[in-house]
Amino acid sequence: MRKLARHATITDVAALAGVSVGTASKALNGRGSLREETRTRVKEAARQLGFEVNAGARSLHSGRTYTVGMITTDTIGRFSIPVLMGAEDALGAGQMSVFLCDGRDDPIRERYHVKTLLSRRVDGIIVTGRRTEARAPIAPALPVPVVYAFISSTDPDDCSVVPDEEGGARKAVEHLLAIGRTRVAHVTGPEHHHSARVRAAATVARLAEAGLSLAGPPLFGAWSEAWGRQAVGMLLAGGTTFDAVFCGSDQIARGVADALRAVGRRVPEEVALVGYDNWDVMAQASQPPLTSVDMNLEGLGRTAAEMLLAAINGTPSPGRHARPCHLVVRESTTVPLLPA
Amino acid sequence: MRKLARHATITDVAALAGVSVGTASKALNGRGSLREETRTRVKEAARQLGFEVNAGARSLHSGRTYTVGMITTDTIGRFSIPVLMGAEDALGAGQMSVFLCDGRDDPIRERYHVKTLLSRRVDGIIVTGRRTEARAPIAPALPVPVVYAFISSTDPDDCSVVPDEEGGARKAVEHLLAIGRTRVAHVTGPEHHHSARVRAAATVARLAEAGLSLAGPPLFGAWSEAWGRQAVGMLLAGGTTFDAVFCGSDQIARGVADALRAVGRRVPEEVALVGYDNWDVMAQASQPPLTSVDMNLEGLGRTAAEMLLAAINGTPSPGRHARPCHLVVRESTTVPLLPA
DNA sequence: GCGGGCCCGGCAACCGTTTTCCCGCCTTTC
DNA sequence: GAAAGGCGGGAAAACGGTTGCCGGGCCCGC
Repeated sequence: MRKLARHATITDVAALAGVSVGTASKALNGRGSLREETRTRVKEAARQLGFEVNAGARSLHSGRTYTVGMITTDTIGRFSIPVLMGAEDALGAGQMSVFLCDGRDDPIRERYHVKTLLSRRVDGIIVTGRRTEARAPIAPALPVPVVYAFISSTDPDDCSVVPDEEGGARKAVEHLLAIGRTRVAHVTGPEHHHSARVRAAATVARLAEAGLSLAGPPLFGAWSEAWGRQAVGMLLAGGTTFDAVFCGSDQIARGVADALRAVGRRVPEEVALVGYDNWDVMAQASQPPLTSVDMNLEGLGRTAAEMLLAAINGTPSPGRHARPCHLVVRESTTVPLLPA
Repeated sequence: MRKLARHATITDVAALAGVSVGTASKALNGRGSLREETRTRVKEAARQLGFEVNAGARSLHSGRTYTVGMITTDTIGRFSIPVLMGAEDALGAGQMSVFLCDGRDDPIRERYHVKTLLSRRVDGIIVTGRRTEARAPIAPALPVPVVYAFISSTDPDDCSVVPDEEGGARKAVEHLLAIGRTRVAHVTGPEHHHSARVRAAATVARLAEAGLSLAGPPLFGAWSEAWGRQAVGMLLAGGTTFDAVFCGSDQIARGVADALRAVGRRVPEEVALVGYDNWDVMAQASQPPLTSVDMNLEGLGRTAAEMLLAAINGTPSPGRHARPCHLVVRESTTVPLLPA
């Protein structure tokens, strides 16, 4: 790829077209009153020189950069990516570009990124991360709007867009009840993890509303397949009878599926299985493929971006906005109509 | 989070400190000759007003934005993320910010992103993507340097940083040979996929150098666990004898592991298993955990970023730069010293 | 006492673009 | 034929910051 000498400026364009800079600007932006012939002449000159307007110089005048910052509090991971993509998509439609900043769970790094973004005069900031637990605001006061996506801020005046994890868990339980299961066990992540607690509590609550109780206490462990396998051993050893397991993640559910198969308990016939996250590579590769709760992270990112755009344009949406999860049903809870 | 009224300008700072703008600028940037007292007075004023220099205005003068664009040709995925993170890390150390652009496999979108980035006067562009296959340059000529990471450009004058996939496959085979295996089968992705072809060819070549040939023809299929499981069926049905399977991806390897276990073939005692990608959630959750080829994508991103920085500073590194892969050994090829 | 030099800081140009204001010329109308 | 109005386009200020140049005041030395 040859390298072009340098960026053409509007002065170059004006000179080539034989007009003043002001006129060139008007011609390119459809402003002022100019002869059509002049406009096309200027545009042709711009095309010829490969002119791209200097966005920085422009925003100096307009006060807007059409740029937003996106900070992931922890490292960029499985949860932040869909959020990121949704946001990038929604923002791109509004001609906005995204600065990506990786916080790496380091408050120093995070502050540095905030400073940098402000220096670059972003029009707004989106903060996202791996955990849904509320966190302290990234800064006490900022000259630009901030939206928290997936994670939420402890300041109730901040705008946070989060998945309705409780609702997701309820939908999972309702699905299990609908297919006739009554002895539901729950295997999930570490108890100190916000999501694990919320989902477990909602599971217990929804069962209680149906006059049922959980098959054994919720099993808190790790977000891993290994824990899922291990938990099955605990359930069996403990003598718990169960006809369904609702898991706090797809990885756990997959571990449960493998362990159940290993001991000859058939899924879904004997034990129905529901995961959480709807992480395609896990849910679909599992044997059988997993019914799972989808938090619609991409939609979350999109919504967050839209709210940020609205806030930038003067109509903020303060508060915590919970978005519904939905259930994706696969073979781990349904016998296929035409068994292979 | 309260919203600050507006950004302070250097004029505000100068006024508060009782000096001229020029002096304020010098004080903040350590330029010119000023009394120490004046410097601290200006800095204090800046701190008090929460002043952050307007990077756009500054670059108007310096000609540099300390900003680079990162374009993922396809959607942001498992391969582009580590590359992205490595690059972000290396660039962040150089005080540069990253514009993230998602190409979504759409040439129109891609051209739009290139235009936008040029308009924003990025100092350089990094292009990455999901496939290692060489692709056409993103633009015939650009005023800023471009580095391709993971993917490569068909133009030999472009700078591309790619994993040495052939070397990676060779290391895998050498490891299998070192642990005494001689009947190696190869199960990989679709034949039209560049990586699948390269890895398969290298596998065959390295075995040939040892006077061996592949156990059966390479099995081309999909990059999925299901295909791995299916391939085991084909191997067994075909009567191929094998004491090792080298797979084109960890997902395939995991499918192979599951299928082998299902038919009672022990891994690694009877069949050693090696994957590719070293995708932690797959490699570690597999039973047994997978020995796998790591392409060091984060390092790739870092290298690409460093080369881009060098190119921006005037010393480009044209050509295709292959970076070594390394093998991560786990239980799928080694019997643990202390069997559990 | 006066001149020279040095230290400190102000002035102004410039980066690239937008936008307002204004002017000149052409057309139209009486 | 002259005045008015409108159309087309130029000049310049402004956005926020950097930097080269210059000048004022003070100190020191002769």
